[in-house]
Amino acid sequence: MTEAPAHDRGTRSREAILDTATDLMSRHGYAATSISMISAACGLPASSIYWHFGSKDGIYVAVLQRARITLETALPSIDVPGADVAQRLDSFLEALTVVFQRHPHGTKLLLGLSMLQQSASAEAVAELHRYRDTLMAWARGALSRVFDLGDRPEVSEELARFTLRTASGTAVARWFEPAASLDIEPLRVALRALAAHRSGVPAGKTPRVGHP
Amino acid sequence: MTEAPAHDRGTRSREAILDTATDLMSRHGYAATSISMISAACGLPASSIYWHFGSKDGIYVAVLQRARITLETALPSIDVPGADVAQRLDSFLEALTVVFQRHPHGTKLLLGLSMLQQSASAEAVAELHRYRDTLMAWARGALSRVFDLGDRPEVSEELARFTLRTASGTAVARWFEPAASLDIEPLRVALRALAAHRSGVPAGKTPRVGHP
DNA sequence: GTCTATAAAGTGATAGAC
DNA sequence: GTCTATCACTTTATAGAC
Repeated sequence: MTEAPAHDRGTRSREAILDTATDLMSRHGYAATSISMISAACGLPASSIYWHFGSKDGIYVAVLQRARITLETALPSIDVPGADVAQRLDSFLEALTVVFQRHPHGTKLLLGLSMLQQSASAEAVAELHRYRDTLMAWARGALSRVFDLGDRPEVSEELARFTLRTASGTAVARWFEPAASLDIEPLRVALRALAAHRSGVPAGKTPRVGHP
Repeated sequence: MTEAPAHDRGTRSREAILDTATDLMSRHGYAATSISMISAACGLPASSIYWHFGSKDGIYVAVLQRARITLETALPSIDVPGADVAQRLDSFLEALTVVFQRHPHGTKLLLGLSMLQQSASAEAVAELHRYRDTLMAWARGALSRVFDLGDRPEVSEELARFTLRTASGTAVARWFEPAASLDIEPLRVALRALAAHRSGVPAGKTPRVGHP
């Protein structure tokens, strides 16, 4: 008898399928990734893939789910270290850079979601939202600590939304310049200015300039 | 004889095909949009589509090309009106909002580019870049006027890049909240802060805080 | 330029032996 | 759990009449 532990071989196959599916789908998108492509790339026959995941949609859901769980466990603490705002902001931005660089699957998968409009199953859409909610919650919590916004949840929300949109925009930019990095510096300046702006201005009030 | 002018009927068909292809591809993405879908939606048989565009890729290129030309002619003047910075910035942001709302095809098409990695033809990639370059050039020029940056092209470049990434990020956010708007206010604050930051700091120098 | 008809290959998915 | 073999369907693309 082999020394192989209780782990079934099936579990390993499952992971292997998920690995290649994650890779292919994040590179080509959901629609452009076929079962036969996955089968050829991971060595297992198509029927095994169906045995594990039931359908192409099932693979997509499983891929998203695993990506989200991986992200969750890898996400740095919300309690960003640092004595003053500048230091904590730096910690946050560094953490964000790490997340952005080490979990490109997530951002790319979120973009390979051309399927959302019609072909997406309810499960896939739900999983997609869960992934994004995870990121939002982390950014919101961390930014609340950075700028000490415990009493101003709307401001944390706004800063987090802004941060995530910048990150998404950078992910898009990568299609054109694959080397595009997160551009920490403008984001730092922007976040500080936004936080200061919202601190000096009563919540809800928005000073407009010019136009009626 | 009919009053119909020299315009061939073929030209109209061509436009009709492009219309529906633009709609379908921006909603479902390139890969998920089939010739038969386009054929069914626009009424013309598949062979007519091939007669006009030669291949599926050819349709995509033509769609992108037309979208870019439409954008170019619709793009407001780079010479943003306004006496002071605040007014000109407001003009720019309003123009940006209009572009963003009235040309969603473009932003969505840029995102339906899952095809870039492998299946994309050189022509399609080139056209995609041209579309983006058009937007960047406009934003760069306009922001240069807004903040009077004639002598600091790197700053205009940075501001434009930041603006476009924010806009792209918002386009992504629309998958989750279809009602998501461009969030002019944070962008305004961020751009002013960035411009001020770059004016006060010598070009190239970047003050870092904290970490070594 | 537009149509019908069809070729050739690929797709998602399943049956059943092992 | 994994394999071979296959079904029913859709895909891109073309041929040729009109």
